[in-house]
Amino acid sequence: MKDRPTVEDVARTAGVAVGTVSRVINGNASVTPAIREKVQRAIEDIGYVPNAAAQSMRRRATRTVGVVVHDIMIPALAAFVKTVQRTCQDAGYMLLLANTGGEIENELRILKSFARRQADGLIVTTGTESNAKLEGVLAALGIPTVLFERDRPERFDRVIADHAGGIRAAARHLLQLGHRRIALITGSPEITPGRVRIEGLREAYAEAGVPADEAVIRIGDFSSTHGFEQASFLLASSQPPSAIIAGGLEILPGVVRAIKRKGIAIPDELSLVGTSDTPLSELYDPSIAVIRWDFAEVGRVAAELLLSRIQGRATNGPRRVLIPTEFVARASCAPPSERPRSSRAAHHGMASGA
Amino acid sequence: MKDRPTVEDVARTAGVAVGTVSRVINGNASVTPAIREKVQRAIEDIGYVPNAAAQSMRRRATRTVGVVVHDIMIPALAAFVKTVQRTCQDAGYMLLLANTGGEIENELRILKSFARRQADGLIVTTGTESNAKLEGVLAALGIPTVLFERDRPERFDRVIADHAGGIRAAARHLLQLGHRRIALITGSPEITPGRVRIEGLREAYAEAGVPADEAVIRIGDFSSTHGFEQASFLLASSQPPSAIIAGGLEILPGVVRAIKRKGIAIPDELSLVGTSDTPLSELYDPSIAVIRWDFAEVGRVAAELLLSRIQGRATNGPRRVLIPTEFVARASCAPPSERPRSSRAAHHGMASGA
DNA sequence: TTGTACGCGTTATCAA
DNA sequence: TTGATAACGCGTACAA
Repeated sequence: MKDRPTVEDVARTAGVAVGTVSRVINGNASVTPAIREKVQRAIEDIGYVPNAAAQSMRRRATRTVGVVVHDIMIPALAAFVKTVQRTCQDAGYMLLLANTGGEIENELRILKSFARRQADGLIVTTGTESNAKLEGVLAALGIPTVLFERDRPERFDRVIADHAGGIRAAARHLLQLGHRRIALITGSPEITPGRVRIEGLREAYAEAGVPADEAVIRIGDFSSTHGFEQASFLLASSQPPSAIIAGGLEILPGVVRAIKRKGIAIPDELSLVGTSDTPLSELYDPSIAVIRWDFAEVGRVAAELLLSRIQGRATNGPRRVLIPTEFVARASCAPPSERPRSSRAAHHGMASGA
Repeated sequence: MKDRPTVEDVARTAGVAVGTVSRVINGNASVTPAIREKVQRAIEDIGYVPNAAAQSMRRRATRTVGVVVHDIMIPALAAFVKTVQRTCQDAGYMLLLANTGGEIENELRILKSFARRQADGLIVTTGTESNAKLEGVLAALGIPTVLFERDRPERFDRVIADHAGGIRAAARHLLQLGHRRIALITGSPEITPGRVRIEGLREAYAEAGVPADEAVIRIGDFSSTHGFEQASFLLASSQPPSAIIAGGLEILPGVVRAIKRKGIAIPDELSLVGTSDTPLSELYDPSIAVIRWDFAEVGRVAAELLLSRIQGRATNGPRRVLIPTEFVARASCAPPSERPRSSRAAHHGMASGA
């Protein structure tokens, strides 16, 4: 950082006082057109650029928004961040970005670091919804915060996709096709998206008057690895499901990997539903049915909620926005085959059979 | 931003002078252990957090790095940003992130905004390598800058993946399989990755003593749309290539879409090579050969180059780091079929035939 | 080793 | 409308 010109330099060049320069820059107070022009020319001439740090100190606001996600590499989160950034930029705010990798300690460190940097607002997907310390830190920051895909702490604004509705629609479709053993691989029920997905599945079963098969609801985390392991387990079991719903953004790649390894045919031997529409789900052969929603919209809404708080446009209680989801039926879903594929399972050994 | 406690508050509570508090915080100067502890307790008690804006002003450094990419949704760029962020965080720096969407105007605006915010360093993928205005702005900022996937302006440090080498390896493989008409779909040759890919292909032809078929080198931009359009065009032509190399991060999805639509069999009727390993390339059936490199490494190197400049560890001339690429042969590549698939083309009409 | 005081660049208040 | 000046919160040179 070399010595940039300051308001004082501008003032000297323009032959006015620093206060006047400031007034020209911020354009609010009244300045004689002639003087204004003189100042503006001086600014151009010496290449003056306001120092944001000094402005922040005086204004007690940084025009900065901190965004915390677990993994920017997940397409849905990347899309989210992208729209948040765009919306914030349009409002004159910059984005501070950090990945937590899902580690709670890292998350705490990042939140504190955002506080130190005086971020005017925060958009956060916490790693858990039941950590007192995290909740305490979040509250103590005293910074307007919007939760993304999290429903607690309830004192904050939050925006969540309607995963329950999505799973309901997917399960309805599968039940109508004749499936009675629909596996759901998802993350922890202690986090909203995991919990409501399970609820959605149960509701669909109840609606159809079919008893839910809880044994094929496989919870863990939202990783591709979990998807792979659970799908492998399910497909090797003595009573494999006739359909699998990958209930998490990264679950599908893992499930597909397991399916390929076992050499199972979709949809003949197994129906498959993913979460979030990606090149994989669209272009896979057969194309894979998905539960999807408008990633960009989620980001826009989250940013708007936050900006309205920061700018004092919203002062009422916490708001909760549910983003609609849509089930897209595709070739990966078909009626279950008459005969279970036990003969094929024998090919790969029956180690995990009952 | 409510009234946070300041060094003065800490000093009063601890019964020392503000200077002492500052010394404790920064831990460099010598402070009596007893006093240090007293201050630290006071900090804990009143929940003091340093004000980064004030610190920046004094230190004349913000501990902030600005990152500019065209689209964070592209997996390779997301991975890049992720590692850059992690590396910077470990060094005590935060990330300011912005998407340009490839628009040069937007890019200029963002760069100026980073300058105003006094970013200590910049990592940038410019939208073009031949824009005088952009080049001027970049130079005028006077901020340490690392170029990512760009080779100009040469005055900056830069880190680039060895796309030429990747294409050479891929083309060699295809030539050995017997292909003589290898299409390359890529972006503008005015941007390094586009230019060197074309060069790499020509080199491979030269090596093999086979005349290059320039007609099937299709340049444009690096978008999925371009991939789709060019693949559609090539596959509908009277002399279609027997292999396609998707020379850009987002080209492959578009090419696959075109191939699926035409109902062309891979690798029987067409061999295919992608750029960057994604779930699509790995899990597609057949799995798709790719040119790949260590995304994380690229980010780490770029961040290290930048940090070494910022911290004054590097003062010599601009450095250029070439990240090795690797060609991963997969089922999508096979010897070309004996008979051209003209009969099949008839199915879809021969509108664009010669 | 510790305390004091100035200045970083800006905005806002108060007189003129 | 314009100018002078006092903060904003912190780091550091200098004095003690």
